[in-house]
Amino acid sequence: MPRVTIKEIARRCGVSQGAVSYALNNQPGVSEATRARVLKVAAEMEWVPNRAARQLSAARSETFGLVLARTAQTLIEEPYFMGFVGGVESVLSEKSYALALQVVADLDEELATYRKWAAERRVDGVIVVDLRVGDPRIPLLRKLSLPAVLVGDPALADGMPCVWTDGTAAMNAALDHVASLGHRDVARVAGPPEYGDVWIRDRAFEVATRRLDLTGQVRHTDFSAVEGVAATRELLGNGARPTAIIYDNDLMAVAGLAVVQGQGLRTPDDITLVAWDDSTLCRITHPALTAMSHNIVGYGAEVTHRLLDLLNGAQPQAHLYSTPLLIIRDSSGPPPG
Amino acid sequence: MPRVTIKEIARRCGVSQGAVSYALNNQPGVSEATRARVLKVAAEMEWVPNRAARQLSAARSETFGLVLARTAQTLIEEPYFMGFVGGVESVLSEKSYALALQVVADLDEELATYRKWAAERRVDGVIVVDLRVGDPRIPLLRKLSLPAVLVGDPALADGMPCVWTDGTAAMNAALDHVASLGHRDVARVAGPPEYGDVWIRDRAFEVATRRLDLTGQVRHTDFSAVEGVAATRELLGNGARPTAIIYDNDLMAVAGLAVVQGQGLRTPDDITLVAWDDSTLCRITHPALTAMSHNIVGYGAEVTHRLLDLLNGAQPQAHLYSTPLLIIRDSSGPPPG
DNA sequence: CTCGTAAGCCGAACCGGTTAAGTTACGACG
DNA sequence: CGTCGTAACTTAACCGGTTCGGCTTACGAG
Repeated sequence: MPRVTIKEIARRCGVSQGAVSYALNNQPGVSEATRARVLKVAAEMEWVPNRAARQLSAARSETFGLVLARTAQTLIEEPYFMGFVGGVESVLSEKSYALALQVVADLDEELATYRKWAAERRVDGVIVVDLRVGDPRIPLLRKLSLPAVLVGDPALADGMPCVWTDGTAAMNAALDHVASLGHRDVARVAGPPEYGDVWIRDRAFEVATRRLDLTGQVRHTDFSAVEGVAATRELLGNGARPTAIIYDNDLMAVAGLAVVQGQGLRTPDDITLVAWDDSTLCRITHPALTAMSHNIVGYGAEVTHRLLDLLNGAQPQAHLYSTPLLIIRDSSGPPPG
Repeated sequence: MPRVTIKEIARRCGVSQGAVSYALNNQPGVSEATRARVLKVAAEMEWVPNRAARQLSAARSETFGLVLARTAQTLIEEPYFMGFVGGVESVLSEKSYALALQVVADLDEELATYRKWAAERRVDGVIVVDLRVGDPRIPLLRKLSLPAVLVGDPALADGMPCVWTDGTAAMNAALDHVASLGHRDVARVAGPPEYGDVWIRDRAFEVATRRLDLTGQVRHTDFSAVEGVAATRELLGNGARPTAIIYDNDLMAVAGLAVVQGQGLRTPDDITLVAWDDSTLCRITHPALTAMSHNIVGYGAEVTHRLLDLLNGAQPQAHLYSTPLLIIRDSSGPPPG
């Protein structure tokens, strides 16, 4: 089967290649009659634009880039990413944009990927996740003039366009909840402190515990189940055992629940557990976990829309997507005694 | 910063564009001295090939396609996919191939995607997952002459190149395990019967229960936690309550465990549970779940290697990746009484 | 009737590579 | 010493679109 090109359509319609191009791209320069004829013939012949050719001449790739600097293990464990990618995809596919997804080991490789993409003209723009404190990607993207939308708090985005959720408000809501149940000793099992979101929540935790006059302690982890288990063990064996633990993701919360149960403790009778990043995981445990819920799929979609807007000339700005909602389930209750 | 092209390198080296192309692609037609000089200059100027141009002239896109016909919800819930994608990526990125990932709603959209990709010359080959019984994608891919590697049993691949794991052997191992513990009444909470893997396991379950002289019953689901819960409830409320349940993925097994615990039953004392598709999920529940483990990341990598081989002219063939291994944990034990 | 203008279309350059075919220079061989 | 073969390049066509300058033609104003 011979591939259908614009040249062939031009021949059949008895017009020039250029005219066909104008007609197909809805641009002025051809009469409505001609346009209609061209469109009809193109449809009949099942013409599909050749991406490479278009990209080469128009200097647009119609592709967005997304780099995930996480281990394969983390990607598997955390439902977060696949949901986010799904959301991005849902928007892109309807605009018939493509997604270049790259999984790399660390931040340096991520930087190298941006360099390469910029040089290759591989992508029209990128979505940047896992924003850090003093993120080195920001100056690089500026230097490369690679359009980007960051996923994270404006306080970390240094004026670049970003989409964020209000982590501070969320932390306040979580602590208000446990405080109102009567808890005085609260622990936080956090992710790595270099992650922007974690940093924001660390600060919010500190401020809110002081405001509510609670005793707060923090354990930093790498977000993995293993370290979630270790942190929970430490907290339970601790002299100053907390009566409530707030985890920084759902995986560690589920892992923590298993530790609690393994030690013969009951939730929420003996200890209250709260998860972040709500997912099915939190719903299917027994008891079901109280969790801070965001709509990850929607988040991915929102970010993608912002990037499209940006390429269409919109002003770069910070955009608040939504504030996470605390879903109260069975793992939180009054402290013992 | 002006983009560096082959033309510019040619000018600096005082040779023609064509010679530079030969040199850079390690092809005969230039002396070693010239080649070295060209490579040196190219490196100095930080030349990166323009993908679109290369693709247009060489008629290779250096991109593989992967379509996932699942709901966003499933993708989030099942760790399987992200792991598989990670494995694919790990191979592609070192060959500097790209991955075109498309998430669609159903099989028809998946077929449409292949048609589009073939017309656009968007991908050099595709990886096909979730093989069905009498899969309509097989004839389409043949018709489009789109190179493909199927993920699934040769019995379903109709002679197309495929990579598979031995589901029958795995099911035998699982049933041997529960039978040797003394169980006589075994249930299987399966995925949708149109999925090839499920079909294979359904048959294996039937044959093995007969061989071991067990009473077997099967409930089909859509792989979701919700239906896993429903199926488990049904089985527990059943007159012929089984003493062991084998689930078709990890998610449903975890959900099933919650149901069991919610009804005040104990695992494995009252009922034995076995999961498929081992993941962190199975390890962090309490008790930890006995599970059929595969290396999903490695599986993705293997499939990708086969597709690369295929494009390099290898004979299409079925390739057994590995047989899943039963990891015995705390959720399986002798039946009560 | 003439001229200006603009819509509609053509031809060709261009994007940045790949590659078939043609050209030289040089060494081997009869 | 003429001929032939081959290594090392050059030239130019080509991939399939986009885009821009310029050529026709029709039409309205003066």
